Amino acid sequence: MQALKKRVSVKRDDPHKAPKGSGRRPRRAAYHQGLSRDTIAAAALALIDRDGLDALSYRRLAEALGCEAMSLYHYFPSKGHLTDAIIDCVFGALEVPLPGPPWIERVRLAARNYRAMALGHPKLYPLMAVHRMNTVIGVRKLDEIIGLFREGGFDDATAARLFRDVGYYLTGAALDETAGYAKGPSSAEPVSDEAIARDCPNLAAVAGYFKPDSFAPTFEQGLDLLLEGIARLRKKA
Amino acid sequence: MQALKKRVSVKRDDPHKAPKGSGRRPRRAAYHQGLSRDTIAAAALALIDRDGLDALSYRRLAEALGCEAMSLYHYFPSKGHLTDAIIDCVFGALEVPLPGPPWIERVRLAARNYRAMALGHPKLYPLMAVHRMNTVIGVRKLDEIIGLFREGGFDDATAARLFRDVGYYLTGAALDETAGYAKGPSSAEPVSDEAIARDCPNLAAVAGYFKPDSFAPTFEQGLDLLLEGIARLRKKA
DNA sequence: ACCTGAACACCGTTCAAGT
DNA sequence: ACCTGAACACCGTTCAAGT
Repeated sequence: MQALKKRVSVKRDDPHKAPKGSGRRPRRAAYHQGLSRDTIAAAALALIDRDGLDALSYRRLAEALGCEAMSLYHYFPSKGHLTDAIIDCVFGALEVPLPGPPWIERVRLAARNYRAMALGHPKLYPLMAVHRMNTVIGVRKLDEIIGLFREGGFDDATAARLFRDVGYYLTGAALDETAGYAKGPSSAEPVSDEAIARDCPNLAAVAGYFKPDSFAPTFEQGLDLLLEGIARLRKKA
Repeated sequence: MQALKKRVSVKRDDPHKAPKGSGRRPRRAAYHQGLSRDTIAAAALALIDRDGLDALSYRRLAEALGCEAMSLYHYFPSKGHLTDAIIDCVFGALEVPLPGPPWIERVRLAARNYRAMALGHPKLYPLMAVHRMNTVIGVRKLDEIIGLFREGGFDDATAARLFRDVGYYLTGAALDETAGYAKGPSSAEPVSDEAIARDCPNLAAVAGYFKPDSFAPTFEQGLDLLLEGIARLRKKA
């Protein structure tokens, strides 16, 4: 994933080499204060949203925050800790519908909320998709979603499987819409449209249905298939 | 993704500093020959399969091949080109069932083949999942799969959507089985089992169904839901 | 407790030079 | 045509030191 972006060698000037005061000896930037886990994680998320996953480094994040890179280690002792916090921010805000509406509609709404969450942070999502939720906030959100499935009236084994099956669909859909075909070529040497027209008749025939305005109907069709199947399972149980 | 692995600082000795001949001036390693795109890509895949995605670097790959890192640039002018070739190796080998069996069973078989492909290279798959297929081999394989869906007798719009919907499910399932919950903690500070038992009653209740021996039934249940829905759509059309 | 600078072991990639 | 070494601009992270 990190491999596909070209390195640009802009020589960013060292802020300590010739500080704006330009006194005799290099004056230091003001001793920074007022960092916190929340502000750092929020700045990191904003950096990803704007410049993409590869732009997130301790050095660049520190620059955005006006502190030194090493200061961040006091709050996040490794990049893994920071990643966890960023994802907590986004995943923790996912709304799981409370009891009230018909059960199957609650699942449908939860699915749509998940999709909206991913589309709200398209550059972050590919990291979320391969990330395992194992923070306090993460497992509690998972617990909430599993609870929704258990309220469907299945035995636990079926509820557990349905939770995962719907999750599979949502993960794949969100990944496709954020990192997939519509995002432009990620290959180093993309195949030309002419070559596709010549060698890939099926792909050429349906290419029109792979554009962004087909995303929502594609998502809804698959969700319908799953939810209808689940509703039928429910009646049998 | 690359962030979560600890850097170990083993000091690997420079092979050119004190060559085994140990003559007066540093004798060079034999001028290497016989590299090719195929052997390099195969070695890269083997390296990933054994040591994981993070282990793939031009320097380490060159070490495995007995050449210098820079030699590889002659065959793959960037890591993106190499990544494309590795994924072509695996995705290009996916078998899409030919006409013969009932159509819905061909789709089922293709789905199982896809899962088997992912499980055959579990450490590579998370990269495949976020990778866009845009090589000649990649788009031809996609064309083949889209062809299968078009043979189902739907209008093109529906066939295109079903192709994607099934793909969503397969991507999510394969990702979960290769990078997901069962892989052990990826979080920097994983939540303890006691904390889960205390705070996450739903998760605790179904945790037994998230173990590896539940993967296959979970996969088959979701696949059944989708395929039954698709079969019903077909009758209506 | 919180922040900093220098240093280390890695990366991908460029370039000029060897065979 | 194919292979190499040195160099550059990045990384994440450690450490000893500052406030």
